[in-house]
Amino acid sequence: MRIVFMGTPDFAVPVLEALVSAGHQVVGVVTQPDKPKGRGKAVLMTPVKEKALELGLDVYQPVRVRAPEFVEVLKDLAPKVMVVAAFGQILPQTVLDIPPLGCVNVHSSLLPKYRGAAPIQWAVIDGETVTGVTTMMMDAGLDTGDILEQAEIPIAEDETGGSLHDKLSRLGAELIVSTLKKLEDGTAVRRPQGETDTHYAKMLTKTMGEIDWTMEAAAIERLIRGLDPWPGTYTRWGEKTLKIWKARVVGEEYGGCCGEVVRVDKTSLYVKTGRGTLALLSLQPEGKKQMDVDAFLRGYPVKEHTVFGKTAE
RNA sequence: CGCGGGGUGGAGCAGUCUGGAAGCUCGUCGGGCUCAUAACCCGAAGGUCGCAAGUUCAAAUCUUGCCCCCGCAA
Repeated sequence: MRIVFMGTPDFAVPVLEALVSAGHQVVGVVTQPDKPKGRGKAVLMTPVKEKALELGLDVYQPVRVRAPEFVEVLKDLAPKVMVVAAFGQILPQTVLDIPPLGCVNVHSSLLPKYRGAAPIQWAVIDGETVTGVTTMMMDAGLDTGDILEQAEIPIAEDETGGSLHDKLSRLGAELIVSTLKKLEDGTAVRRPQGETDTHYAKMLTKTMGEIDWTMEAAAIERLIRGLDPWPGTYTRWGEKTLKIWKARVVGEEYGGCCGEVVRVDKTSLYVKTGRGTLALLSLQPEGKKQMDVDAFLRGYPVKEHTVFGKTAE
């Protein structure tokens, strides 16, 4: 089929690849404009653009897809269907109406749960045991269209936002191929989402990674995994910021205040939380690489009763 | 030219300002002690101090250029 693909970050790359290797004719790839990113100020291509160029596909980077000039461009491409995966711009009705078979979105949750920008990470943070991907017919709402197909995947005990992202990305790539086949055959079945059991997964921000030590240990541990690798969790350590990459919930309760190091052994720093104790296992001081706590302790001999968080001097 | 931290035996750090014998906490190897041990004691190996050039009697340390890693910000 003639397809226009819209996507931007890493998540969308396997989906694009799957379309091509399934033999579809990808007549255009739409992605966000290049922006200065990274440490210097280098202008970087989006992951989708990089892959599209590698595959020899035509790339379009409109500042606004809704701009009349660009809508005309899309019409001229005459796609039978449009596939959208983590594109980053809202599609207006004028665009949704272009392809005769409509616009299909690949979304990384089991809709109607976790509509919105960061469904993968929130599923981990909330402690869900199962999540998945959904293909749906797009409408003017935010992730509200009719469901076409879904695929589930269990969330592992040690799942991180990153590991789940990769799994769902691959799963989504498989699912979209299946869904397109059904659309083409006319065997696709649309199922309304309904409005019960909906959650919105709000966008991740850097600040939500600051650990609130009054929360219970298990919730902090999930936050650490959910925000790994981005934006990461951190706490105040004196004047410095200390990123926390890996931790384990410990049953014992200790005296002291929340955020206080209540025990230190060779491989762990035990920190008191609102409920339970969190054993920190992997840390990263400012300007340094991530390291296991035993390595950290050799260079930074943190003593008991050190307090992490805002109350630190 | 966005701001900033850093590259020192296998790991994590100190030493750099105020040039002058390579240090600390571990790890590794050998030996000892012990019922035993991730504990303790004794001993050993292991480093072109990111790369290059310069200044100097002498550079990890000062100067210049380059490479690489990371935090913030986007």
